[in-house]
Amino acid sequence: MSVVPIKKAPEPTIRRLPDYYHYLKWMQSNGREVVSCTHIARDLDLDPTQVRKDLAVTGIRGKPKVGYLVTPLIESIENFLGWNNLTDAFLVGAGSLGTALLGYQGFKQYGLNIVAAFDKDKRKIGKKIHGKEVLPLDKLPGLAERMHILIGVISVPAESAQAAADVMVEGGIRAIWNFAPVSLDLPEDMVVQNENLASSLAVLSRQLAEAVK
Amino acid sequence: MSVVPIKKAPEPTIRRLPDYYHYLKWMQSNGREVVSCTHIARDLDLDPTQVRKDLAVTGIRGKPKVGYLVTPLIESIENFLGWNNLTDAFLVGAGSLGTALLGYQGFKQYGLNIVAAFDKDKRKIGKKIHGKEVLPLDKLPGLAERMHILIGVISVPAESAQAAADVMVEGGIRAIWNFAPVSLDLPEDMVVQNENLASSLAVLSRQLAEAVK
DNA sequence: TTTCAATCGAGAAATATTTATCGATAAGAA
DNA sequence: TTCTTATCGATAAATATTTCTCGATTGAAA
Ligand SMILES: NC(=O)c1ccc[n+]([C@@H]2O[C@H](COP(=O)([O-])OP(=O)(O)OC[C@H]3O[C@@H](n4cnc5c(N)ncnc54)[C@H](O)[C@@H]3O)[C@@H](O)[C@H]2O)c1
Ligand SMILES: NC(=O)c1ccc[n+]([C@@H]2O[C@H](COP(=O)([O-])OP(=O)(O)OC[C@H]3O[C@@H](n4cnc5c(N)ncnc54)[C@H](O)[C@@H]3O)[C@@H](O)[C@H]2O)c1
Repeated sequence: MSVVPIKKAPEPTIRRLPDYYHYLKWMQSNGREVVSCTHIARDLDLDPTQVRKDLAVTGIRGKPKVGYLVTPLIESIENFLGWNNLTDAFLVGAGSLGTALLGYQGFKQYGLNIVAAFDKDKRKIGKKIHGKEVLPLDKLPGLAERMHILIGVISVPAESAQAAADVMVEGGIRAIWNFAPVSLDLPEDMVVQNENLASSLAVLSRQLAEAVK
Repeated sequence: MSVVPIKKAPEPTIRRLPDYYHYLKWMQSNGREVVSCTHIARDLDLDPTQVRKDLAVTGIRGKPKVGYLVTPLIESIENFLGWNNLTDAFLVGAGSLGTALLGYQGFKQYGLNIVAAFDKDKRKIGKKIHGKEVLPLDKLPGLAERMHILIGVISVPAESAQAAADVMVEGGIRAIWNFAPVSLDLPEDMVVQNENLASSLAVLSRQLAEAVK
């Protein structure tokens, strides 16, 4: 009965969507108006049927013999992922990685707008990093609530991650993007994504071991 | 016929292995000597059977009623992932993200040792970042060959990523960890992992959209 | 207008992955 | 010693995901 039908899509599909999105943006900037699954699949090294199924979850429909219209397809993906309007976010841990994340312009494209950073280091508090203020952690809950912040990014050392998460929960944050290599203990209704660099590295290491064996 | 039997393991399993690894290291540092799948599963919020199957791919065997010995289990995972000895790597793109990666001590734990960085920016070349030299890109192939570097990390802007990859291939590098949001066109026998932050963010965005709908 | 080739969409088949079941084993209690 | 319980390992069942097949549609060429 909702206006935007929330179809549940396989997670692997959702993970591939950004690849299509980048590809399509690039096609668009090249003046391309239509594109078929066959071509996308060839360029992205995927199965054409899979591309078709993946795109279908966003609700788009293609035309036989031609394919999909690039611009509506981009919009369809943006809409599906909620990337059509910016969501403000807070970051905790303005260290090495945190600084890189604060400065990354690319997130805007994905609907993510990190508006402020929080840290416990007195030397960092009050400073600005890439134009964003660094505030003391205890200010987070109040501000998050007041500003209706929904997303929190954690880039503190592993041992402080749970504490950072707790503060976020306190501030009414609903989704956490966690860069620390620990699994967080959170209320049922919280959304979490662990950005686990070690996972990718594990796959890489393993494949390399197999390749050079 | 190989000495180390290369069983092919499901990729999801390999991706979970680092989580067990961290968890076990932590258990170890707490003086824990044995641990069962049941406990691991509870703490990591997984299915006990899955934990058992995952650990089994590394070749370890547990004891009924007790579980697994922590230290041998850690070694078994390290061995399986090739994390028991350091592999040297080169990084291309000493920018914002590259700097964070160069300074990250955690990679050592995963058997990865970034020994030098390469960039095209004259102002960066010759400098040291976190104790690692920044060299001109055209030095990469020769050095990589001479030092038998097998792993390359790409942290240049998307439009330069393919060029960086090509140079790595030229230098005999066999595995690429790519942080740029593009899919690289590489020879068959190259190993690649795209560290796609956008993928995680997509899942997060989507789940958040569903959670607050 | 008719034919042809490219492509879509839907459903079926094949694979991969996760979850459940069950007998065997070991440690500790009775 | 015997009983009980937690756990393992193997196999089976269930579920999820990818890949295949095929009829329908469309635009362009004959
Ligand atoms: N640097 C990388 O390339 C990299 C790569 C993968 C994962 N990570 C993970 O990201 C996290 C951060 O890594 P980093 O290299 O940026 O570390 P870092 O030490 O450079 O930065 C950590 C920051 O968190 C702050 N901090 C510590 N405890 C805090 C607390 N309780 N509340 C608020 N702020 C606190 C510190 O003051 C510091 O500014 C770590 O968990 C690390 O494992 C980093
Ligand atoms: N910063 C982040 O948090 C972040 C997050 C996700 C993904 N990324 C991706 O990582 C990559 C790097 O991001 P960044 O923020 O560090 O960018 P950056 O601009 O800070 O750094 C890029 C570096 O690459 C160098 N470079 C450019 N072209 C080169 C070439 N052809 N050869 C050698 N060096 C070259 C530049 O001199 C610069 O030092 C980008 O592809 C970006 O999309 C970054």
